[in-house]
Amino acid sequence: MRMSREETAKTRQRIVHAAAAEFRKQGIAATGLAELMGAAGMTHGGFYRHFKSKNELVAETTAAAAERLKTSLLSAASKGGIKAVVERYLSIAHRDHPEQGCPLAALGSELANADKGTRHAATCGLNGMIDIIAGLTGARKPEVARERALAAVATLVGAITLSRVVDDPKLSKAILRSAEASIIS
Amino acid sequence: MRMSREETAKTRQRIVHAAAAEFRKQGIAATGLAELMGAAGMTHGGFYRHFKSKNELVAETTAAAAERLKTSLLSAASKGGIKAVVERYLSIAHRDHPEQGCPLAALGSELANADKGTRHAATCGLNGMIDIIAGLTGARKPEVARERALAAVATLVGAITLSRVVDDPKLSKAILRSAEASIIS
DNA sequence: TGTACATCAGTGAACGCGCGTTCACTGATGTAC
DNA sequence: TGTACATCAGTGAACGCGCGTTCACTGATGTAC
Repeated sequence: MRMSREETAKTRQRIVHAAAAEFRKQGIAATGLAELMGAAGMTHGGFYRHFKSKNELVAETTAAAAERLKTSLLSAASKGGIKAVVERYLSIAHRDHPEQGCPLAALGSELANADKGTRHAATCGLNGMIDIIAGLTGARKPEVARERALAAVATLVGAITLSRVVDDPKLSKAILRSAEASIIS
Repeated sequence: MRMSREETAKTRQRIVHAAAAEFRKQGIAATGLAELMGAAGMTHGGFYRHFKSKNELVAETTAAAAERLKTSLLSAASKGGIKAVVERYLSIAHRDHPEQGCPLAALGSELANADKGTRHAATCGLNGMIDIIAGLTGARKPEVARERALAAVATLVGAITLSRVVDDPKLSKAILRSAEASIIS
C-alpha cells in the first residue's frame, strides 16, 4: 500500500539509521539487507524503492554517520575544548558502542576496500573531523594546526580500533589512556 | 593421491601464505575459500584436510602475518632505530601493499568482530609490536616507554588505515607524514 | 628388503543456506478534470 | 469539492549465485610383517 510522501521520507531515514547502526556493529559485508530491513521494521523487498543498491546505502550511511559524529564532537568541543573531544572519542562508552560511534573506527579496513562513493563519503567525514580538531589545537599557524590534527585523528581512530580488537581488557584501556595522554599533552 | 609428509606441510604453508595475502588485500569476509585455495594452487575440496574451519585458518593467518611484521620491524630497528621502523611502517609501499603488511591495519575493523582465537592472535601480534617500539623509545622508565609505545602503535595503525580509506592522494600522504612527524619528534 | 594393506592429501560434485536483486501483486496516496 | 485513474511503497515469493562444508573416490605414501 502506497505511503504518503512524509511517511516515505521517514521510512528512508529509518533504513539509513538502522543500517548505520548494523554496519558499524557487525561490519558491512557481514550485514545482510534482509536483516537490516528487519531492524528498520520492514521486509527486505521494499529496499529497492529507496536505494539503487546496497552500495548506494553504504555510501549514504557512511556520510550520515560521519555527520552525526561531527555534531557530537562539536558539542563536546563547545563544552570542554580539545580535552573534552578527545576524552569523549576515547571513552569506554565509545569503544563499547561502535553502533553509535565513529564510522572510520568501526569500519576502517572495510572502507579501504569500498567503492568510490563510499570512500568519498568517508573522506569528507574525515576532513570534517580534521577541521574540528585543527581548530582546537591552539597552534598559531594553520599548517601546524592541520599537521597536528592529522596525527591526532590517526591516533584517535587507531586507538579505538585496537581497543576493540584486543582480547585483554587491561591492554584495551591502556591503549585508550595512552592515546589520550599523547594527544592532550 | 596421498602426498608425503613434507609435501603436506609445504601445502599447508602455501595455504596460510596465500590466505594471509588475500585476507589483507580484500578483507576476510570478502575472500572465499575457493578463491583462496585457487591462489594456493589447489581446488577448494582439499581445504579441510588442513584446517577445521575457515575461522581456524583466519586465526592462524593472523598470527603468521603478525610474526612476519615483527621480523620486518626488527630488521628496520637494527638498521635505523625507531626512525627507520616508523618510516617503514608509514611508507607509501606499506600503504599500497596491504597484502604484505600489518594485519592490524589491513583487517582492524574486521578483527574487532572476529572469533576468540583470531582476536587472541591479533592481541599477541599487537603486544609484539608494542614491545619492539617500547624498546626503541629511549625513555628511561619502562612504564613511560610502554605508554609512549601504546600511543605510537595506535597512531601507526590509524594512519595506515586512514591513508588507505581516503580518496584524495594528497590527504593520504599528509596523514602518513604527519603521523611520522608526531611519533619521531 | 619386499610385499600387502591401511592411511590420507587432493579432486570435483554435491549439500543446504543466505546473499543481493527482481517481480507480480496490494491498496492507499497523489493527481487531473 | 468530488470522482476516476495513475502512481508507487511495501509484501513476500522467486531468481541465480557463491558461500562454507561434506563426501565418495583416486592413487601415492606410510606402515606392519
